[in-house]
Amino acid sequence: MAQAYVDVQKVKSARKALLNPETITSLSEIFKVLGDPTRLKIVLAVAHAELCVQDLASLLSISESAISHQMRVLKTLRLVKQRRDGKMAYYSLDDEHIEDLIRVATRHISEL
Amino acid sequence: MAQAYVDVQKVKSARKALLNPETITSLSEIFKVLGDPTRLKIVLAVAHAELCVQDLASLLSISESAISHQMRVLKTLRLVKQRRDGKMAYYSLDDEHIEDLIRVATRHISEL
DNA sequence: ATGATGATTGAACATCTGTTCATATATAAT
DNA sequence: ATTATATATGAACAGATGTTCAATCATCAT
Repeated sequence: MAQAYVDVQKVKSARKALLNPETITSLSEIFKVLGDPTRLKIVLAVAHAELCVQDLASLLSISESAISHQMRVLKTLRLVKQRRDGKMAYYSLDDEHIEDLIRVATRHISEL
Repeated sequence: MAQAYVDVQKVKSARKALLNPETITSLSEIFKVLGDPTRLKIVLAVAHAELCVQDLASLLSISESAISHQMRVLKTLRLVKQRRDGKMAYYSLDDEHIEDLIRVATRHISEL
């Protein structure tokens, strides 16, 4: 059972150190979106070149539908932007910070 | 259907820009682990102070069992380290990069 | 207008995830 | 030895997630 505190002071100060709920939510959303290998690959790909749905599907070997579903997620989170050209939809990165984020994370895993 | 390429060259060069599979896996694992609000809060808390399971449970208002399960995940990914002191298990951050990662991400969301 | 093509959407599905509950392990105190 | 306490583990469950398939929408070419 034990719904008690071992060290009340530490918990109190840790609680203050915790970011506010909205920030926590936004942060975990960003991390979560990059936490799926498919989406991470998409982000890396469109960071390198503006690509259409078909080519992303070919590149990642999944259906165009799956790509489209994921692009909606990425667009909602404002990680990518869309350019329309006739029938085609071209996607590219809409965020410089994301590359920093990936860079920092890459440095992290290379030091294990 | 259309299992074809629109722009073969672009796909080819995008494929090269893609990191190798192991890196992709490791990266998405790191992001995924921070992509859950509970784990993110745990990481923020133990980055601030060394805490035991009970106090983490109190802080986040979930069961000690749930904390314990998550600590195992975080320990496996080497994000936190454990110190034993009698019956107690004290956890603290085992990675400086993680704080950088959260910092960069925080900057990102503050600019929306 | 008709057909073809690229993209999107919705439903369905299997799989994964995070939590709780019950139980087990480990240490400490009596 | 027994009891109490802190943590860990395993099973079970509900809810979320990522994909495919089928259908739809939008644009282009004939």
